[in-house]
Amino acid sequence: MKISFVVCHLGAYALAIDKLENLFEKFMEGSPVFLSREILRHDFIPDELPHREAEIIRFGAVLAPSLKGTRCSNLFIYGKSGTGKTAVAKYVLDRIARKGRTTSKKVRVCYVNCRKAGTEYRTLSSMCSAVGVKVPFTGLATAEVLSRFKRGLENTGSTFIAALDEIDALVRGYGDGIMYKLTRINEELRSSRLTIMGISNDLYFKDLLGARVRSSLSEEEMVFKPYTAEQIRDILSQRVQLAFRCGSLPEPSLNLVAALAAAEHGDARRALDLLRVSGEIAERGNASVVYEEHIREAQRKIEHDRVVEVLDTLPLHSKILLCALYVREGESKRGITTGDLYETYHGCCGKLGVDALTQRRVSGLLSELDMLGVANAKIANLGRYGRTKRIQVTAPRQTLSKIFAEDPRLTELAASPSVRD
DNA sequence: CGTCCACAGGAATGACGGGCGG
DNA sequence: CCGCCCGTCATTCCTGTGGACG
Repeated sequence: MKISFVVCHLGAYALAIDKLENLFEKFMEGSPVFLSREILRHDFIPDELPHREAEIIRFGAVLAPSLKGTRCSNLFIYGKSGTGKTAVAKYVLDRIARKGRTTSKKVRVCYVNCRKAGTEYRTLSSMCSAVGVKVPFTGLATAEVLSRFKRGLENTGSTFIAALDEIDALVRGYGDGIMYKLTRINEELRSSRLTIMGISNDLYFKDLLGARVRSSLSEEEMVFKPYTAEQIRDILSQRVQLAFRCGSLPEPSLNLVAALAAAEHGDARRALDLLRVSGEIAERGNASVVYEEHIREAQRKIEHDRVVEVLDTLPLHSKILLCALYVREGESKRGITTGDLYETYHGCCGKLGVDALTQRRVSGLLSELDMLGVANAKIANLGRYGRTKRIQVTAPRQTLSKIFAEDPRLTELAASPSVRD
């Protein structure tokens, strides 16, 4: 009995392993489309960054004094997303840190994405870990973390360059308090130096800063312009040569990707994503060449995945709100108003047996959805009939209905055509 | 031309869970 | 273990506002 049981199981395993074996074999043979997928990831930094040579040189010139142990100017970089700010910053930081290792003057660098870090506290704590100071992930006063950072930095005795990416997100939420403290930190350091490199997507970010912070933070300034379709094409073609098999991405397909990306404000990151996903879709369809249909399909998939990812992390009430919006949307071409939406949302909460949040809070959640690009809310003045927002869904309806269908709590709500009052 | 709608969105405040130093 | 401080989420109260209506 026992033996046959085992044999039987082994048989099942053997089968599974065979299938896996096939999969691995296929994988080892290599993809019919890609040479290396890694190269298309947007966090991959190539040896050359086309159309950013001038910026790299300028960057280097500003930061070079750090190699001699002198403080260099703080640096500020603006530019929309996908204009190569992050890539250039990381590239130069990496190069300067490597150069620093060959000299007596150590240069330490650190890169923090403030939006991902989320709070002042976590931003500072990643700066701490870059100077070898461990801090608990919560519990301390922010000022305490700052002073530990200061102490840690002083102990290293080196020049420190901190790149704070998406710094606008931080200042918007917490004010320029720590920025002020960070810019003043050099006055208290004896053996070390701190240089701050701020990176922002928002061109009007400076307005958020107080005058003192503004002037010391942007001793040097740089603006990254969006890439043109031509430039995106160059960037893509450089990566295509490294990442794709010869001939698997023909000229017209490359041009289409570049054109689609250029239409999206010259965002190179999106272009690379599109390229990679197109290749994957072609590959899955057992094609060895990427054609237009694959690219169009990829565009849909990217949008779908983005929405799924965003919604996944959303709290329950945001989902209910979106669900309510989904149900009511289309009633009027120009979108429904806040009051109507709240009413529906309230009804939905009732059906679910959940306490509804206040209108104020819902308004906040709505702006969140707007910022995430799932919904769109525009202020509309109806004169006599008050001031409100016109709200529409921007995510593909198909994607939303699929997501709602997966969540048992929301299925019923989304299915019923009218959930008024 | 002033009113007044129906909200927007800022500020203050509180409840809660979690880590710290003592 | 306690008191303290933190970040997060939510509520309450509030002031601000563009323009159709009377």
